[in-house]
Amino acid sequence: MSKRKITSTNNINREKLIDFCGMMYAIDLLGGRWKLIILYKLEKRTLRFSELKKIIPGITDRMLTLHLQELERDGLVERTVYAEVPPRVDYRLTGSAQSLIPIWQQLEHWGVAHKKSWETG
Amino acid sequence: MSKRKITSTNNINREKLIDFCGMMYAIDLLGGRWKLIILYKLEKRTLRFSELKKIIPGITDRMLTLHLQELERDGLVERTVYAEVPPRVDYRLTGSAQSLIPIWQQLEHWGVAHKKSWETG
DNA sequence: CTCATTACTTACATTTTTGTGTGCCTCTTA
DNA sequence: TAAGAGGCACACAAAAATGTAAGTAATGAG
Repeated sequence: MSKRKITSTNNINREKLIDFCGMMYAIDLLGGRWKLIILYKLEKRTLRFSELKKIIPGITDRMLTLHLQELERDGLVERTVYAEVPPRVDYRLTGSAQSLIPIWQQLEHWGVAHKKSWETG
Repeated sequence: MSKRKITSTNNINREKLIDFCGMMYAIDLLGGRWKLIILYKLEKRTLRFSELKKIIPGITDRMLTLHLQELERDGLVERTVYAEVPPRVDYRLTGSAQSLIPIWQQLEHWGVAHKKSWETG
């Protein structure tokens, strides 16, 4: 995450696909290991960093930080910093991310159904 | 692709998320660099390997092979081999993949809209 | 004065994905 | 006799994502 060599074939391919294809753009924003879970946890309410950490089992500080930064950069979450000590920062979905909610719900539904039918043959 | 160390933390996290979360399962199936474009190209009709290669700019033999293999393994495409020389193989969407079509169309729609609104501020 | 708290950052290591180049097989056509 | 077509496989290289461990700042509690 976060270190991309802009001249690599890999990155050039990525950009071309993102460019001509809204799907790929969307998947690119949502495809990180923890991104959808973060968004999903924020679906109901604003949460602070430490709350997200608690309710997402297995995530580390670094991964949470990186993914939140990208989500913010990409316009999916909003970050609010309070001038307190110790620091307090909270995160909420943007309007754009909220309009994604029905889509990821369908994805969830499809995923569960596909997995079940696939596992049972 | 295709070589995973099953004892790595990375893979353990992946499996946990996939397991309890249909969204993550879905994203895991669709997240490869070329997967959604392949599926998208197959939306209208069956295509053979060489046709896919022609209409997906920039993809290499190896990437096309790998992604098609995974899509087949995951129940999203069906492969048919004809006993001819030179060989002929074609690919089509499974029923399960077809039920995904409306979802990726929404994703496409959201992606285009989000990109536009994000780029123009 | 020491320690805990919170939201990070930094350097580094490991794992995973993607890309490059070559080779193979069986027949057909030139 | 040679070249080509189609759909791969293989070994290797590079890039990207993820994980680990440690450290930082400001302040208030004890």
